[in-house]
Amino acid sequence: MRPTREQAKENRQRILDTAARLFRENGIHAVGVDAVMKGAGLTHGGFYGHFKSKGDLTTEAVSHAMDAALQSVADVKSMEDFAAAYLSREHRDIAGNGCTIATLGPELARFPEGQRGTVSDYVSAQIAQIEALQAAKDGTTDRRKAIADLSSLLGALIMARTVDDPQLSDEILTETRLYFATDANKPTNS
Amino acid sequence: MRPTREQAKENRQRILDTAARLFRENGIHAVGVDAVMKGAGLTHGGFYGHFKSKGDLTTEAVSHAMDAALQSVADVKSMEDFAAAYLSREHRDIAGNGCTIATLGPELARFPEGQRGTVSDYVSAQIAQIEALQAAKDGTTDRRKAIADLSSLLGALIMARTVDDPQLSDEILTETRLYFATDANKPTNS
DNA sequence: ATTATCTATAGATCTATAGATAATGC
DNA sequence: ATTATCTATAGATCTATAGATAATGC
Repeated sequence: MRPTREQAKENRQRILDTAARLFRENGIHAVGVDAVMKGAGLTHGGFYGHFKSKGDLTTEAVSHAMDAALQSVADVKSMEDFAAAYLSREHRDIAGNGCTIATLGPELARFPEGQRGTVSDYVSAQIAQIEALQAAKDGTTDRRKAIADLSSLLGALIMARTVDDPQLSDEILTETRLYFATDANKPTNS
Repeated sequence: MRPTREQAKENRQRILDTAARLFRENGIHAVGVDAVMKGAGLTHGGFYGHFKSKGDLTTEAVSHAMDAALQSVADVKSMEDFAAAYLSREHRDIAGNGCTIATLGPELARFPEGQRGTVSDYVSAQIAQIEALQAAKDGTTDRRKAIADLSSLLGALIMARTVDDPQLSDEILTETRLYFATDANKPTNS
C-alpha cells in the first residue's frame, strides 16, 4: 500500500494540481483539505505528510497555478490575440484553469504579504509580455499603456463573470475585445 | 430590554451596514453570522429574527454596499477625477467602504444567478455614469470605451491590492491614473 | 527500519433552531 | 398579547494530530 518515492512525488504534484483547480473554481476558503485530498484520490489525513498546513499548500498552489497560466499564453503573437483568448467565453466560463488574479485576487489580497506566492512576479511577467508584444509590433514600448491594458483585460473578465445578466456579460467581453482590435490600428501615443 | 419597532428597524439597518463592511473587508465566506451580529452590538441568535438565512443577508448587504458606493461617486465631474478617486491609495487600503466588485466580485461570481443582489444594475449604472462624463466633456458618448475604461479601473485596483510588492502596487495605481489623464487630452476615436 | 498513507478523533468554528425573557403596543 | 432579543445547544464542517498499517529501500 505504501507508494514508491517517485509515486509519492507524483501524489504531491497531484495535490497541487487539484488544489490549484479547486481553489480557482470555488475560492480558497470554500475548499477544505478534505476536498483537495479527495480530488487527488487520497484520504485527508495523509495531507500533512506533504504540507505543513493549508496555508502552506495555498501559497504553493497559487504559485503553481500562475506558472501554468504564464506558460499557456507564452506563444501569443499579438495584443489582439491576447485579448481574444483572455476575454473568450471559454475563459469566463471555465475558471479552474484560468487567470489566478481574476479568480483569487481579492481573496489573496487579504493574505499577509509573503503568503501570496509569486503574485508580484506573475503580474510583472504579464506586463513584460505585453511590452514585448508592443515591441514586436512597432519597435517601441509603452509600459504605462501595458499596465492600463492588462488592467482592462482583468477588470473586464471579472465584471463579465460577476454580472447577473448574460447579455451584459457578453457585451463586456465583446466590446472590450473590440476596443483592443480598434486600438491596435491607432498610432501609439508615446 | 425589548427595543421599540423603530429601534428594531435601526438594528436591522446596522446589521446590513456591518455586514456590508465586514464582507468587503474579509470576504463573505470568512465572516460568520456571529461576527456580523457582534459588530452590530447584538447577539448572534437574534439574527434570524431579521433575516431568513446568511444567504438572504448576503444578497441584501451586497446590494446595500453597491447603493452606497454609487452615491459616493454621484458628484464626480470628470473621468480624471473618477480615476483619481477610484485609484487612490485610500481606496486601495480601505476596502470595507469601497467598490463591491473589487472586493467581492470573484466570490459573488460563484453565487447562483439571482443571489448576487443588484450587481448588474450596479455595473450598468457605472457604465452610464462614464458615458455621462464623456457627454459632458465633448457632447459625444462611446459606450465601448466606457466599458474598457471601467474595466481598466477595476482591474488596476484589484492588481494593486493583490500584488505583494508595495512599489509595484503604487506603480499600477499611478500609471493607470496617468493613462487616464493623458488619454483625456486625446481626441475621441468614435 | 523508514515512511507514505489511512483510520479515528480532538478541538474549533459555523449555520440554524428552540425556548426563555422582558419590554412594547394594542 | 405580541415580538425583538438573548441563552443554550444541535448538527455540520473544518483544520490538525495521533497512532496504526504495510510496502519500500537501505
